[in-house]
Amino acid sequence: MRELVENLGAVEVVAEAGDGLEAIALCRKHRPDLLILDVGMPLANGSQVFADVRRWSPDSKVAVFTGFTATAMLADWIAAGVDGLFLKDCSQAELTRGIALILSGGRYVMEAITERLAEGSSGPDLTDREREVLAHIASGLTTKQIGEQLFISPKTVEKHRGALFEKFNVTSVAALLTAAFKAGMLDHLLQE
Amino acid sequence: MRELVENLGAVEVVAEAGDGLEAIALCRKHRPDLLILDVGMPLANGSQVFADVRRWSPDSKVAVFTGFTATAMLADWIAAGVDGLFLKDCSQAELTRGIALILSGGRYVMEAITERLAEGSSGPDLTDREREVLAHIASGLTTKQIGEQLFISPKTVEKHRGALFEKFNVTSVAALLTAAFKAGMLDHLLQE
DNA sequence: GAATGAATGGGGGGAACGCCCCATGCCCAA
DNA sequence: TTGGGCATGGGGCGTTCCCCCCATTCATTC
Repeated sequence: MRELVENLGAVEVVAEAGDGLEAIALCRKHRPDLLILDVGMPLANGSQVFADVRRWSPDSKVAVFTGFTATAMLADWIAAGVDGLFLKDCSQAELTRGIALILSGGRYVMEAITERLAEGSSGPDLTDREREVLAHIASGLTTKQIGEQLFISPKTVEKHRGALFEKFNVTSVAALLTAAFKAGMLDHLLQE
Repeated sequence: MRELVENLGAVEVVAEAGDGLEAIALCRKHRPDLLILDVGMPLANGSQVFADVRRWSPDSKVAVFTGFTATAMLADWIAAGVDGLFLKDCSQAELTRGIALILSGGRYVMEAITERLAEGSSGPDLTDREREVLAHIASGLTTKQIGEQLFISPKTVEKHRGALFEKFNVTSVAALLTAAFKAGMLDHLLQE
């Protein structure tokens, strides 16, 4: 992504952060016209960093780079109000066009993203907690272990898992995972 | 796929089968120069149909169309000795080129397939039975149900599942499925 | 204030899993 | 002949699942 940014031309890189917390701190200090947020870097807790950046540097535009292609996650970014949204395999040309539009006051969502969103998420709407539990299930943790990770009771994990079963119309973890992968809700796990 | 084939030009369609068994029968009758085998159609039991076609019409070239992108399955087709291998999203131009090469005595594997195989299968080698059990696990069946489907004991299903756990270095069905999806071994379930 | 959704957490129990042990037969290569 | 891989199948047992029942609090909306 660095190469893509460096090849933008009329853009001066004023700072580069190693993690999300550093990104927030550097934004407060420099108040850049544009923050390019790679949500794959450490401590870049999704829209939390974005919310903090919005608070401390409200005039900074924020363009998000993500590897996650799950439609639910992409829709969340747009709903959060980011100024730009790109996938990591974005072409130089499209990035250049998009950044120019963002800097001139507009918003730009990568074409592949709008297409994917237009196809619609084939998966059901999930609550934040359900999404979290699903991710942990997919990582292979037991209900007990998920409870420990999320600081909730295994009973609560069971309740969320049951809700996932209902929403996906399945009755087992195996069927749930297959349905979730099918719906593109776990695409981030398919990437390196 | 029919449209792709019809647009090939200098090719006469002598018969069209509705399933794998019919394809074998029609090959025996017509002994065509080329059979285009859509392994997605009914009773097209993978390389079994191919093996039968080879037996009954050895001079017929066989080009396989598949939606399955798992590298292990693609490698199996090539190892089986098919004359051509294409994915269902093959372009007209590439298909035309490939078929011409096949008819002139050569072999053609779609470029996207060779690229994918060059990347290497990130998954472990599985036996035929393991692959079958994995597919059934992914479809959400219980061990008992899988045994019923495959006409084997649930204990044997457990044994195969345990072997899958070892090969993927996991200890649960959830982790197994995620690893298998990641390795592209269940890609066929991600397609419509 | 009431209703609803989300998140939380408990008991209970039958079913299923996951892994240990035990074992056989077939096929093929050394 | 031996050994290994594959496929097969059993007992036993602790753990986990899955689903039923019960329940609370908080925030939001009407």
